[in-house]
Amino acid sequence: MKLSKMLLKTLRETPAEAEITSHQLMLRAGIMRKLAAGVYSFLPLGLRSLHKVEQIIREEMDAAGAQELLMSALLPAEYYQESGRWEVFGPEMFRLRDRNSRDFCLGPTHEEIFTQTVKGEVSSYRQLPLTLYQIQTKYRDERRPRFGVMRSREFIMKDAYSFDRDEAGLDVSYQNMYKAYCRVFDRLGLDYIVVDADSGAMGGSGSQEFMVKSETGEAVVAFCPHCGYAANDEKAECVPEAMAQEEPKAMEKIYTPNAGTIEELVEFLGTDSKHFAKTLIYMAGEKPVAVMVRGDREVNETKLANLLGINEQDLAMAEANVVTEVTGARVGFAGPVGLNIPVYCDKEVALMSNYIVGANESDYHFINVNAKDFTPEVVADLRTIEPGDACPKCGKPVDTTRGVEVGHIFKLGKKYTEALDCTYLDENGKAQTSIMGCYGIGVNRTLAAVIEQYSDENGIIWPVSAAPYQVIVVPVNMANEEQAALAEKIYNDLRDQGIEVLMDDRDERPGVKFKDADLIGIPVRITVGKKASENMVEYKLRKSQEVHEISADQAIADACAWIADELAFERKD
RNA sequence: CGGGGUGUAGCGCAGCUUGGUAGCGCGCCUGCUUUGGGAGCAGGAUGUCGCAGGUUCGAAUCCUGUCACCCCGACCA
Repeated sequence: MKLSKMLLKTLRETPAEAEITSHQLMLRAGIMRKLAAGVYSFLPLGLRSLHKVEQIIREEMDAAGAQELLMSALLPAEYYQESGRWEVFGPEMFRLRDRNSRDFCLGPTHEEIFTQTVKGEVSSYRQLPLTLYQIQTKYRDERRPRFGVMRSREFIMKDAYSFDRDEAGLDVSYQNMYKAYCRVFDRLGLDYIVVDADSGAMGGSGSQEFMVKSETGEAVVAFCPHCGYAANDEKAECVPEAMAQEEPKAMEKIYTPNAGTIEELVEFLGTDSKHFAKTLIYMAGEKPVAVMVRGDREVNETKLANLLGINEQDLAMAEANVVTEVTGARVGFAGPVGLNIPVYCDKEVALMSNYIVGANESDYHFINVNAKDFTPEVVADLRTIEPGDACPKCGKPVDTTRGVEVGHIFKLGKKYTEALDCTYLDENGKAQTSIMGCYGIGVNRTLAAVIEQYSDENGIIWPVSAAPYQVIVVPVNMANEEQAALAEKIYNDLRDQGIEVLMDDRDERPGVKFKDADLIGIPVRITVGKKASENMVEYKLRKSQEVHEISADQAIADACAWIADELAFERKD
């Protein structure tokens, strides 16, 4: 491709709307443009990279024995009504009606539709196990689209669904997809970790997320450098910190004027926040509940929602007026003693002795509170893990990092197959419900994650596997006939060897060409300059500072060899 | 949805406080010069000042409403 003909406009300045590196560079490098909040068009350069990612996914899915198909994004409501998710998705689902007033949606994810399809096509145990996938556009009317394509309302997802006879079969299918996912992200050169995750609204028994490490990631993951344990912080199990057991003293009410926050109490009483148990009032749907964690800890709303058996959307901190109504005190003085709503108590609190809680009376707290002073509804793990906490597996301190969730795999079990009555006949001619797994990769998000991990102050540094073009040939001065001719020859020779090559044949100054080549991140640059008459060129890798002056033929040979080497990927299993 | 902020040329911004009919840099077009890290000179095009009302002789500027976008929190690939 000749740059003079390509629809590509690079931006010298960073658009004000872009906050994170990948978003800025995707706009600056002419990869995509915004149409509306969370809605983007991919331009020619960006589409090539997007196709590269899709192709890697496709190859690995096919290698894992999954079969590709393609479903509509426009879906009739009935299947989602049958599974109950027509309601569960709420405003996040794009809904529309056809001319006959039939309800449709733009598919946010396709469990129901795949289940329905398999129900229609599979009738015998002989056809199982079966894994199907598609690479298709999904629609979710996100509350807050963010960070460009990291969280958008329209996005491309590779979604796969496995159908097995039993749990043992599901385990095999699941592990198979797990390995395929590792290969996909390995081939893209991503630094990622696989973490245990909450299975959330999707339902099912177990799930894991593939997290690309990045400061801009929206998720926090805890990991143990010693034993390898890793989990989303929504899920990560917390081990209560060992605290000295004191002889229980008698509970006593003390006057703590205007000390309604932990900070104020620490200041007022001159003691450590670890000696407090804070009591927070939540609304579980319509019902108020109290949650206790140690003063320096955070409540984990995912764990709380799971314990209460409700959807996380239906859980919220109570409004001030509700708190006053429930506790009889201003916000900041809630406590478990004498409270007439259920108290959900974190495990760690149960191990504390002689601690401080709100007295359910404005400006008063109780000190020397102990387990005997109130009766919790449930004692459970309800807090969020923090760096330095003990690893639930090995007990050594864990660390936390931020990550971008690029993939998520679930063991769904019978949730959808049961709801939609998806069965097969076993050897005895008896109908059995099939067991399902589902597996997603956010394609555009993965592309953004690659940029997030591969860039410098000059622009993108594409790994060869995702690069829109592998080589860029830059004649320094197109008006110089020798340079133009040699550049053209190199361009043609590389193309003949099957290399994806871009030539910057624009009548621009060299500085502009170098800046653009760096910005769009082409892995190999071959510069044709003053020594064109001697058949000498400059060979430079985008990721390196080194420039080699070599013959044109050598440059072609080096480029071909290096690219082949970069793309080589060994299957280990 | 709650909290904060911004809408002025393709991009980045000034102008608004104190109303007088729109400007800067980059980009774009033409010509000449230039050609190894975002060139120089000369000339040129581009704006319903987000939208709708209102106040006023007069509104980008003041008032009201509305829409869009961005950031922070609750959701997910």
